[in-house]
Amino acid sequence: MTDKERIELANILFPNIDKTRDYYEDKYPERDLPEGAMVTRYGPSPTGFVHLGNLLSAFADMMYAKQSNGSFFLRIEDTDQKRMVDGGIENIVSVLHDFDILPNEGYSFGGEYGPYRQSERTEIYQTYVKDLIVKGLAYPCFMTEEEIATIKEEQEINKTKIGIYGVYAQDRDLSLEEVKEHLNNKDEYVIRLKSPGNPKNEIEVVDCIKGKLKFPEHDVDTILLKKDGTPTYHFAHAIDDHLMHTTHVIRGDEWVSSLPLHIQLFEVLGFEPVKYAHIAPITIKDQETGNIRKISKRKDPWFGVKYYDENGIPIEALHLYLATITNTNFEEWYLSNSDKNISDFTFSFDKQAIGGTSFDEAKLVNLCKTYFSRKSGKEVYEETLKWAEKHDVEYSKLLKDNKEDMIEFLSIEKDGPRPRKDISKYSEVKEEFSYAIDSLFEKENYSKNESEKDYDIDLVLDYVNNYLKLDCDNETWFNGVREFATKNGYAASPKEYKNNPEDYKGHVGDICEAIRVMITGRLKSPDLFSIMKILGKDRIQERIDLYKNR
RNA sequence: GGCCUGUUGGUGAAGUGGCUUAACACACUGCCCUCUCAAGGCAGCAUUCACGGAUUCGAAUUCCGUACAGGCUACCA
Repeated sequence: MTDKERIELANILFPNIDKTRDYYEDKYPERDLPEGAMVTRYGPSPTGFVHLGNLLSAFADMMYAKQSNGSFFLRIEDTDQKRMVDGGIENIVSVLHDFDILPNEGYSFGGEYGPYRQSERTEIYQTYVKDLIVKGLAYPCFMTEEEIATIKEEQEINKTKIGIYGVYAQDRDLSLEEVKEHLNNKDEYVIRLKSPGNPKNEIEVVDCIKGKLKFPEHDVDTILLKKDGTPTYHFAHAIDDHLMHTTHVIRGDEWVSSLPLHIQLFEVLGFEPVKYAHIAPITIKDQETGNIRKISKRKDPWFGVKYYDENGIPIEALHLYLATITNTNFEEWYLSNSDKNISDFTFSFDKQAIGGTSFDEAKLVNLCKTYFSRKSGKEVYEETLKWAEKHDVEYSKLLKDNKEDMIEFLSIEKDGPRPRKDISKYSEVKEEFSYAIDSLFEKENYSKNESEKDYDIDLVLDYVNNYLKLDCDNETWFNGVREFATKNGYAASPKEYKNNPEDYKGHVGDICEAIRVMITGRLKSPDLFSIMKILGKDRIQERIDLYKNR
């Protein structure tokens, strides 16, 4: 076809496209951002389903953009209406809010580079395709599904690469007359790229995470526009990320094999190439087969994002976990900087794992414990209350009624360099601190007491009534208990008792145990003295009564 | 079938030719501290980096082959 014929063809194919490339290039100018700023994007399809892997890449998008004073936007990739699920897009947006992974730009977040929904950008894609046709870099292809299927079969038998390329690209060089004839017959067509690649050439691509990657040059005449006029993912990616001035495409690993195509698309379109960072998928070792597999919705509760909310895993703790996956050196840094948080850390692509990352539940739990240990009693109280209001209304009322007490209990052994690490989820607070609220304690009482022993109530009463002092420090208090123990024939320390067990009835620890069981209903608890101090003498006596009448 | 990627303890992993008798963290086990627990301290937990070969004075690190795993090979993204 001559230049003139191609212009005619472009106008026949896209009579309604009256804008030019330049129009859009001017409309979406270079961003005014500081040197080194990264522009990233999260591009979900509208199925509405968000899983941990999606969250991980969105998290990375957000962190890299934030730390470089760039921009992170949300783009809805809804070029395929079949994937559309009712309420899907709203769900994506609300999940992003719930997980505090918020774009600063994009669909429902505003911004200058929209529309941020691909189904509203058809005109833009078609403008660029029209230009490609004028330049002879794309062409309408009228091949039917049957024809393509036949070719595929043949290729399978011949064990050659599958696809429409080279000799198989039958409509590559149709004359204008032939195209017109097809059009007159109302034959359906797609627009294909006239791929300039030669697979004998090797191209090298540098991935920010994976490093140097080598591929044969791409030579398949990939579909740019489907027969309904909407773009394929590949084409939309090239156009959008160019026009939206994305600097770094951070996406799942499954896209690396499309890299030669994407690079070629940018070249053909005359766009400045973007940088790619391909994230390894989150995997799990299957208990049954022992094989590594992707996390599955059905088998792994961790897959779905609802899990975290329902079980009371703090969002920030999940962020912590995502951060440890994102950069392998994050965890060590976080553990050795107890006064810092995620935003103080600088993420970098070369500290990102190349292979698949296996989901480690124990690690998440541990991270949660560390998270809680670094929060003050008041903070833990407030967050737990918020969670309970959503998931355990009854408990949330109790929390409100016992605010002061609760905060004090949650603050026990929180100061100092080694804060307690006993809670990993909001949902554990109720059980872990069941003795903190009188009404709860009265109800549950001693049902959870694992001890078979029958404690000497009179001895404890004697101690509480005649010896217990609460207006002193821990050491003074414990010396008092020791004294009391000695007076009653108990050893002052477990060691003494161990050396001469026949000389004593028991040791201080036994007395503490008796008190502990009576006032907390359990064998294990945080610092006894702190608990008694918060409870006060009257409530201690009430609980001993309760124990007596159990 | 073709193309691409990965493979270091129970787990996440550090490691980019000699400083590695393979870091660190989680888990587990034991001991210590201690009124219980949590925390903390100490110690143990891969004689070896999927396997085979090559290069080299020297390889977990480079190259080739094999196995295994994952991805792509759609008018899905």
